[in-house]
Amino acid sequence: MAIPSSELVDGLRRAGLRVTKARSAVCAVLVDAGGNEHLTAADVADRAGRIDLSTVYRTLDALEEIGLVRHVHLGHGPGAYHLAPVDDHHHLVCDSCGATVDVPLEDLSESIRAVTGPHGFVADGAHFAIVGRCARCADPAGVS
Amino acid sequence: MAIPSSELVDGLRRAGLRVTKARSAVCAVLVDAGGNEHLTAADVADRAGRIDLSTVYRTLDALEEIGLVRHVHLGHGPGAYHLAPVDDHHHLVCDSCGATVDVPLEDLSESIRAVTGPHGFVADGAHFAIVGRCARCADPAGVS
DNA sequence: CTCTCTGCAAATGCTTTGCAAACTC
DNA sequence: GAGTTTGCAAAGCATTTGCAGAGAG
Repeated sequence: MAIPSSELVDGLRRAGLRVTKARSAVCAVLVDAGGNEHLTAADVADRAGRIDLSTVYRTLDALEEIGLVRHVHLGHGPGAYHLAPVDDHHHLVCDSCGATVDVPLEDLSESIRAVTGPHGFVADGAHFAIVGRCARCADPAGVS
Repeated sequence: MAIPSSELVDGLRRAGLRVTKARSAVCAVLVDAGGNEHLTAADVADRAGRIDLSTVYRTLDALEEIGLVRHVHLGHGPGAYHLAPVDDHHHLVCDSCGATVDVPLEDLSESIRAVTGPHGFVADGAHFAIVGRCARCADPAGVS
């Protein structure tokens, strides 16, 4: 476990927020999922035990404001939350089946900078999704 | 006007769907907005006259299924609809103020292919947003 | 003890659905 | 005339908010 749950909890304390049972549980779930798994608020609530959804939203909000958590809207469904990752990555989202694949920044970020720069636009590396079709959905013949 | 409203209407007919007053109105609004303006369902309903929102949704759905219309979820708010553009472009969405900028594909699509290809993922050029901060929000000092 | 946080319940905003009447082909 | 569409109303999700009581510092 690279990131101890206490790192998030410490973040809360440092921000002058109170460390409660509900918040600890949410932090634990997030750390457990790591920076790669995308959880909806409902997922977090499920895994955290009997914590009210609204509390989960409020906690995720708080953590995001501190900068320890991010959330993305991948496609149509509910938003997905995960730890603010050290290794930024992009999300490939399948429009058909909803599968998501993470890819590292690599030279894509360079191209993005090239495209966005002229507009004075600063891209947020991680909060960004490429929509399309995953291998399975793009080539149904390969499976069936 | 490069794209006559009849092109959409014809598409409906060709798909075996009926051409009604409501659908014609929605088509007219879309064509009028062009491929670059992003309209919410509510926007379309507003401009179309007294057409029920649910009907607008159903019509947009139908047009999207035919492939004449696309919709994106830019950030958090409602989804945005527009004609399926001939000149694909990416959307830059400002996380702060919600402003959107369109940029042409250019070499970005090449890089995207390079990143997604190894995963068997086929990216949909237009249905895809880069989130970040626009010039104004990224550099408040420049304005104040 | 004070002030923040929680849980509950109800409200909100976007989108979808059921159904009888209206309209297209 | 047959069958699709419409408008209305109500339901459905995801998310937010108000408030009184519980808990943290």
